[in-house]
Amino acid sequence: MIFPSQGSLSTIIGKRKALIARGIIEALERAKAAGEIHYALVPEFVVEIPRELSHGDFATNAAMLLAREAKKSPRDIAKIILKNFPQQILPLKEIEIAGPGFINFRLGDNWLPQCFGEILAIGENFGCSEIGRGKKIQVEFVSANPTGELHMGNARGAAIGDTLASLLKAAGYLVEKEFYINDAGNQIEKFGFSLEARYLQELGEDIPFPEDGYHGEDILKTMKDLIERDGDKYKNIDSALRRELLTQYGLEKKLASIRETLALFGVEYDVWFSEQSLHDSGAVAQTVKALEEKGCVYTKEDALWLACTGFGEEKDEVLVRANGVPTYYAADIAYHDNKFKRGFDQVINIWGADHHGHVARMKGAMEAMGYNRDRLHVILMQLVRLYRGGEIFRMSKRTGTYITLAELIEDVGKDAARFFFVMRSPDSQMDFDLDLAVSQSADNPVYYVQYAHARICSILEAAKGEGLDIAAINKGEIKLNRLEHPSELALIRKMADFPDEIIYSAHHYEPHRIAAYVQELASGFHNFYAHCRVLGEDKELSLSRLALAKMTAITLKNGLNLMGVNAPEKM
RNA sequence: GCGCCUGUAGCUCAGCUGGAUAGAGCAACGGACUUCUAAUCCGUAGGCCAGGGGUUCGAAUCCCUUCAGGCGCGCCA
Repeated sequence: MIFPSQGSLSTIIGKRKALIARGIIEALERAKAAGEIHYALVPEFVVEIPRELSHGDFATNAAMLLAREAKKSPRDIAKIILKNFPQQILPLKEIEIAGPGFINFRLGDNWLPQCFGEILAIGENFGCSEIGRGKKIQVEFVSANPTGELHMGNARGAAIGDTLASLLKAAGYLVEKEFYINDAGNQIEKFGFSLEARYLQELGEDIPFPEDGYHGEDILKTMKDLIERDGDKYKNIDSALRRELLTQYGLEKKLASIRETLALFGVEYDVWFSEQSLHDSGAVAQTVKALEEKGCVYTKEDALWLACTGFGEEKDEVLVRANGVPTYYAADIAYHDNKFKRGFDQVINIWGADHHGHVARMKGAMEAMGYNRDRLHVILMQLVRLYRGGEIFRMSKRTGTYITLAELIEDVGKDAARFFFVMRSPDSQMDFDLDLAVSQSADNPVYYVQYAHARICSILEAAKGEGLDIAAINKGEIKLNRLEHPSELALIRKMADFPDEIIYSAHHYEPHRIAAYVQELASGFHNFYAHCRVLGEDKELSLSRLALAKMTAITLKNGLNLMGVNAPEKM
């Protein structure tokens, strides 16, 4: 019995936790058989690394959780566990009962250097695991309307989604990243009218711009480009045809621009999926028909409704409007049906908080379609609020005043921007101070982490002239027990936790944890650097420390890369 | 009115599957470069975890409630 919080059997820390957990369970079973304690089932206790060093290497709360059922004090139960604990299960130096009933385990003195040996043997791929082997997960994110530029909300989604996908991949899942192109529906119509108005205005016609159109400068620029290329060849044709041609051109341009900007942001997709294709292929109609056949729909006021209330939702929703046009909702159901038909075990969507009303509807619709609603998971990000000059800077597509992702990348840089977005939990509303981001970007924690990496690279470079047998590191022929300084041991401990950290972050869909992790690891290294000189007279020690530094660099790099952040060798 | 998110140090935020003395960065203050990058390190100070009630051995964490902020509640997407 291994609980999720105990990590993976296959990881360095995870397997030690698992051994201790097994020992505790054995001890309890043994005590139960001997009549020393009474309980039905072993509770879901945790084995964790205590924050406080004096609390040992690992600690468990098992005794406290059993107290009520076993009708004994936690400390008495701890005594019983301790007495029956199979000591041969792993090399222990000490077990003690502490506080209200914690059991603290202290492993042999050299366990951390041993961990380091195991890490060293893994090398470049350190951090990856096979937990998710055989499971297919799709992460869909950004999916911005192709009618304008990417804004801060899209940027946050891009950073979170891309990092989450990387984490899942590192945990062994088969991952596909997807961008859903909303190239159908009302906003495309509006897009067409906006393009047409700008086009004709630019050609000297005095016509009004649609009030609810897209006022952005980019629309005008797109049309100027078209005029430069094709002149006024669309001026004197049928309006509907003109809008169709202009829309087609505009969509292509916008998508290309979105794709390019995301690439600059380090985001590459596996699939770009068109909403229009669902209409063209008849998939939307088929989905509506399928729901009809399942008896989940009814007609009211000439519209076709999905009886969502039957699936625990607040109210029913329209699938097909009275005018016969299917809603976005109907298309989205068809889209998600398509996702599951592609064989994904789990589908993750990253949406802005303003879409939260859509979450329950979609899950309900999935249930109506016969899928387990939990196979769809939606991460809602709270909105990004921009500050400039100490005031809230409103993003508005209507007025065209917004900061684009492209501008952000130019001002702040990809690395800092991505780190900044990933750092925050999606749940927290984010205040993005543009002045601060631009003027004081050196304060961004990303540089702290990158600096640690660059420092190590500098040491590795310097080591070349020291006559050290660097090849011995790769062969695992270094003296592990020379690593004994508290800062060295703390660094190893932090590093050893990396694979479990990835698994945890992946399983809980919490990419921000990895940002915190790399900061802590960098801190561990800087502390080690301040206390221990790597290159020195003692060649054996130098080599051991060099190996530690090198492995730290690999871990930092792997961690940063998960976030799409570079690990520079020089700064 | 109903629903979702948030409220933790001066500021920005972690911690929330209940655990030991609530953490980090920035800002403040005091120290550390003749040596592998000082974009660093070490130390000090800073908290009724929004308020109130409950659950229990134990609550920042779970439940109820009040207050404050954000976002939703379309035959928009």
